[in-house]
Amino acid sequence: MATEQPRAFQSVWTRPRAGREQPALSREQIVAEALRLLDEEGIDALSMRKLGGRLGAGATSLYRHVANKDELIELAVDEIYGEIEVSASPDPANWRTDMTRCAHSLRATILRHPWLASVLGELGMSYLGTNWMRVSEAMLNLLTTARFPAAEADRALSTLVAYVTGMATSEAAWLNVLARSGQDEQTAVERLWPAAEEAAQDHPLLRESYSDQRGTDPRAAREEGFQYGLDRVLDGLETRLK
Amino acid sequence: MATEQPRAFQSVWTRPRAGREQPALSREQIVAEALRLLDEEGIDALSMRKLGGRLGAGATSLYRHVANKDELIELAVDEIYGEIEVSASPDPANWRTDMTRCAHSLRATILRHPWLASVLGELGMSYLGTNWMRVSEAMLNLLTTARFPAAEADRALSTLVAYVTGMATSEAAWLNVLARSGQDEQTAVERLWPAAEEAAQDHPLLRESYSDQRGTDPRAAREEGFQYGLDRVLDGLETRLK
DNA sequence: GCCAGCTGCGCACACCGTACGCTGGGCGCT
DNA sequence: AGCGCCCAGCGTACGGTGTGCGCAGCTGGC
Repeated sequence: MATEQPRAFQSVWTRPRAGREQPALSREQIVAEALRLLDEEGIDALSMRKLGGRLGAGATSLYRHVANKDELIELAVDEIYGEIEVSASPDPANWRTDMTRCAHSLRATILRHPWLASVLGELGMSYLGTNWMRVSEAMLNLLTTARFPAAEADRALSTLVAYVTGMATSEAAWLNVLARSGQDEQTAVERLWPAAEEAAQDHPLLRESYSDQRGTDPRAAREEGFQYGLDRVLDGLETRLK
Repeated sequence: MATEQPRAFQSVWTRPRAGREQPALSREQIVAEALRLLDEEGIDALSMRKLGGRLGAGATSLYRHVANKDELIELAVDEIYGEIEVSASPDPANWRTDMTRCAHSLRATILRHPWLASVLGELGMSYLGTNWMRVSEAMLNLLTTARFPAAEADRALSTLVAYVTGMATSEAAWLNVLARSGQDEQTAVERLWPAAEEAAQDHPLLRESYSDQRGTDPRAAREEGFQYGLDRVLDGLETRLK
């Protein structure tokens, strides 16, 4: 801090305090603040400078704790995976409801942090993150105790995960669009309507499907659509049981 | 090309030719070149300057034909969707094989252009692109002629699409990692092995699943895994038929 | 022959990720 | 007690990025 600006009246009050006034700067702190920034303003707003600023630090200070921006994001993502709940009920016969709850938890987590959608495709799944491994192991356990053929449990798992992430990703992308436009979901749908109708002009089935959904609560429709697909996937998996 | 340096000796030979020597610059041309660049070097390599350079034009010239980079990407994505084949066999009873072929075509398209994965999450699905609409309509047609309950066909469609994109996205992300590291898939897996094994130390089921896959051809395993999940999803959908 | 309109371009701005080398405080050793 | 090392944090700088703006020159219509 010894560098001198043309600052006029340097005094005890303007001069930075000696010593580390904050508990310094830690990887956990950085990731936590990054998450706050991401949740508030989305993926585009995350820059090393802004993040450093929020922590009362310079941009390049962060590099002492994190190799680069990509690694920071990887850490943030796995931190989020920590929010996913996988609870196994005592009776393995309840595997369907367990899996259902788990799938909803995964979806809800993604929708709570829609910026995830933008990075999942560049990251795969950061398969080796500790929190994700915890989730996979728990779900794998759920499936095997439900007497899923041992060699199949992992494939069943990735089937379900693919469905949930695929669905939630496209929902999250839509939420991102909403957030950027600042509109309410209901009114955004209404505004998109004419464009959609025109685009679907030569496609009778699509047009009918659209007009059937007109007026329904879009959020509820998303939820119901998710549940429908989830039920189908679980139906499909169930055929392999026993 | 016609671009001018700080020229010393202006002459007929250095002076830009009169008239448009190229068919100028069109949106189609721009999108086509963008696709070439994306396929060759991935999403990070796509910059307006580089793209302009490849077309013998300045970066900002592109903005005459495209509103901004995001719109350009949207166009590129829908262009890619044009590669998806949806063929309906004459007999509606074959809906499963039709859907299977279609799902494989979608997956193959994504894997042929792995940069798609990075972008799908920010785009949703660019639902209104003409090519995507063509694909949806065709698949919807396939499902309804297979006697799917009319109100359900669209939900069935999005279930299947969610599964396929979810699966293919995570595969594509892996392919992106591979491409960046320049390694062969087989050797990359082998190199990742120790890290994976250590990360899975406290997770017996994961560890077993890993070691079961050791030595198998990873590419074939991906294909088989995809087919497995696809069969399950179709099983699940089939329960709703009739 | 002239004029309008449009295309492409150069420049500029604000911002990005991050390599590098300095500084100054805290800690452990002598 | 004194010294020296280590290392967190910072300032600066470099080579990029997307894109707004206003100019120049060609082209087609009169």
